Amino acid sequence: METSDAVAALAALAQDNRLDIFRLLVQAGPDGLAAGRVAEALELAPNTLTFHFDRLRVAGLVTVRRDGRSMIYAARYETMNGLLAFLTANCCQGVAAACAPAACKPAKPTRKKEGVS
Amino acid sequence: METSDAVAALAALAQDNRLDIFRLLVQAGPDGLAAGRVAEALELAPNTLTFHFDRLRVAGLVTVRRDGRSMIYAARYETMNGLLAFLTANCCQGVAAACAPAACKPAKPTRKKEGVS
DNA sequence: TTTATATTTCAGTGATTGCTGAAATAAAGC
DNA sequence: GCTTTATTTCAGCAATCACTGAAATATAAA
Repeated sequence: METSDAVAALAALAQDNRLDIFRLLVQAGPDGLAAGRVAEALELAPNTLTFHFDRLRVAGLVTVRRDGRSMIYAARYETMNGLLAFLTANCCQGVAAACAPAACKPAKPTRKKEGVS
Repeated sequence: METSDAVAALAALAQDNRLDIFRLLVQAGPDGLAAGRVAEALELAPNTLTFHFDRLRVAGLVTVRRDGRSMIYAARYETMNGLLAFLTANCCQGVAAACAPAACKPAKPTRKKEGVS
């Protein structure tokens, strides 16, 4: 991942509502969530939400697809993994071996282990 | 790490120059680097640098100490670890086991393995 | 004390951010 | 076609951002 991409992803996540949105989409899994569902879950105005979705999308953190009259947004785990790898590499220069690479995968609905605090 | 702290750290790193500054401090190790050294390395005006250092410091990503007439800034690995842990947890909800926690340690000058890409 | 060095503080500026309300667009149902 | 639902686009606004240049502060050297 390029530095500019990392900065874009960081900027996209560096806002309360957007971080909440992304977190919600991660929880929702690969199927994603309709914009309206996110709006009511986080109590955000639909146009405000569009604004934030757009930032996340441009940063490569979410994808969109239309389903009827709903727009379904889903988290792009790949980009999040790239960001984590970038930060890990840039934070552990010289002792890379000490930093286990963090992997980001969609939530498996069948797995019901401990909630991640 | 609280969500608000994570947002603060993300915002602090979500800027080209600040990310470069932090990266330089990480490379410099626990002893840190004088503000002037950072200024000449990144070709930034000293007052601009103070502005950015302040943001990093408020976000808990760097520490400062005075040495003579120099201000020595050093990376706070602990906060970076907290951020990585937060992001990993928030990106891997439900499959936490799949995400090895990333650790961030100061560079050991004696260790000279492969450069982290 | 005077001078030089290192950094910060202050005032000002154009650009960007996050939000609101109104209007526009898109798809579905009648 | 009209109406409803779902989302986006647009205009505008206060707040914040990243930067510059000038002045102030703090330490060290002469």
